[in-house]
Amino acid sequence: MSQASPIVHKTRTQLVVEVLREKILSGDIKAGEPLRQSALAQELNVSRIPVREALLQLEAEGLVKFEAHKGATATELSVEQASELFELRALIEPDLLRKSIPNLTEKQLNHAEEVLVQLESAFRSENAINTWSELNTQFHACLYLGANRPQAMDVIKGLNTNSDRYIRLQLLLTGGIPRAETEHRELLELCRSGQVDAAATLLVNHILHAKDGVKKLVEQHVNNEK
Amino acid sequence: MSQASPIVHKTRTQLVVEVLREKILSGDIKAGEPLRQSALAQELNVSRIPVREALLQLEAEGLVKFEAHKGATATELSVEQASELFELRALIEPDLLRKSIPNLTEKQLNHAEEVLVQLESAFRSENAINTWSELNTQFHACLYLGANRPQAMDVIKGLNTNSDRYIRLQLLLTGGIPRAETEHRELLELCRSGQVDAAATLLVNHILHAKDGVKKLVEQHVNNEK
DNA sequence: ATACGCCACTTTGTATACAAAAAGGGCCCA
DNA sequence: TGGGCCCTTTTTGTATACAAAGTGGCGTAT
Repeated sequence: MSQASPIVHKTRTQLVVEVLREKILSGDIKAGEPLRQSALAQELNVSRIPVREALLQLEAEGLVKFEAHKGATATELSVEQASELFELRALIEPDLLRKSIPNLTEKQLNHAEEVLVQLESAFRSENAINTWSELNTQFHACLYLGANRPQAMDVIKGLNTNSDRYIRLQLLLTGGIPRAETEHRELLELCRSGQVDAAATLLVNHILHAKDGVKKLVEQHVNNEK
Repeated sequence: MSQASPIVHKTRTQLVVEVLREKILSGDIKAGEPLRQSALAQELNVSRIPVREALLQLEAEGLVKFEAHKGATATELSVEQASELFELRALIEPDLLRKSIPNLTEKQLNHAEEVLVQLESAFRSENAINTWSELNTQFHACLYLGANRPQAMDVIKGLNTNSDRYIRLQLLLTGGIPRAETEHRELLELCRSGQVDAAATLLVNHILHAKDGVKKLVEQHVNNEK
């Protein structure tokens, strides 16, 4: 009765969603780039139906803009969007963390630490941008498990997916995110020792600090485009 | 060049989305009820393709659960979900309001008032549950326009859509929401006079108060079901 | 009697085919 | 030369047809 790897039959739609999401997040598909249904269908060896359904899902995630009769494009990046995303996260995540800390189990904390270790090693290895971003989101999510707030987690997940594009940009262009590593470790310790206020404060700063970094970067990046 | 009613060609998918959303929100389609693609297609005189695409969009909105190879169902209501929805709103909306008030134009305030008037008259007329709920959301949204926070507005919109199911339930069962009317009017005046803190505080209470009402109701409603 | 497996039926997933809307280009006319 | 209209081409939207997964019931064997 192992439920480990239940040989799930993924639908073609799900596969397309994953491929396209990764391509958009990684920048392989650039912002504003039109996504032709037939071209994608041919490229991925499926019909247009799964492609369309995938594009709809990605639109819901905010990665794609789908206009009737006009076609789909990867959504554009902007300083405004980045700022707003991080500020929203700075509002919601600390609240989640506060609610979570008192209920975090030893097991959950250990799991968070495992993720953190992977995160730290990914930081060092080259070309691990994609996994770093993924692990980063996962680490944050781990810490909120005690809050038992599925809806809020969904919202955060969505915000994180969108933040990812900016974070990867930063990783790509600067090679790292200055204080993230030490802050993560520190955050985990504060959670472990149950220091709610300190942890929440650190988290706010952690997120706002990330925002500042991204903001500067996107400003000049957008300038370069023109 | 009037852009008033630009003879929009709605796609069948969009039509199906609207019909199904309304049916779920109004309770016409009950929580947990399976949504057979062929049945819906036949009922609405379309093929299964637009139905599928509509179901996917509704899943993104949180109104439908779509399981591969199993089918779609209207998501279940629960006290936990209701509480979480309103608490999240109580966190995000006041923040939006604070940022909005200083930038609200006279025009925007007047528009909010118009909506409020409609809301008040809908309150009195019978069978206006559906429009009440819609106008309620619209009124709240109006007040946040000054914040210029499209992402946050999207999040709120989603949370509101889900709250709607509970609010309509309350309207249906109790005939009204006790203090909502007076609180709305009061809120508008505070916004007009630029009393940021007072407005934000009132809004928090307004939302948490709504939460309490819904919570009690859903508790007994869920009990009755069994 | 119960548990297991086979088979028919239902429902979903996806390919293909066709219809309709938008985009591009050439022609006419001012 | 420049603007506007019609026609062609491309691309999207939707119906239909087919493939595959899931579901339930019956029969058989233990």
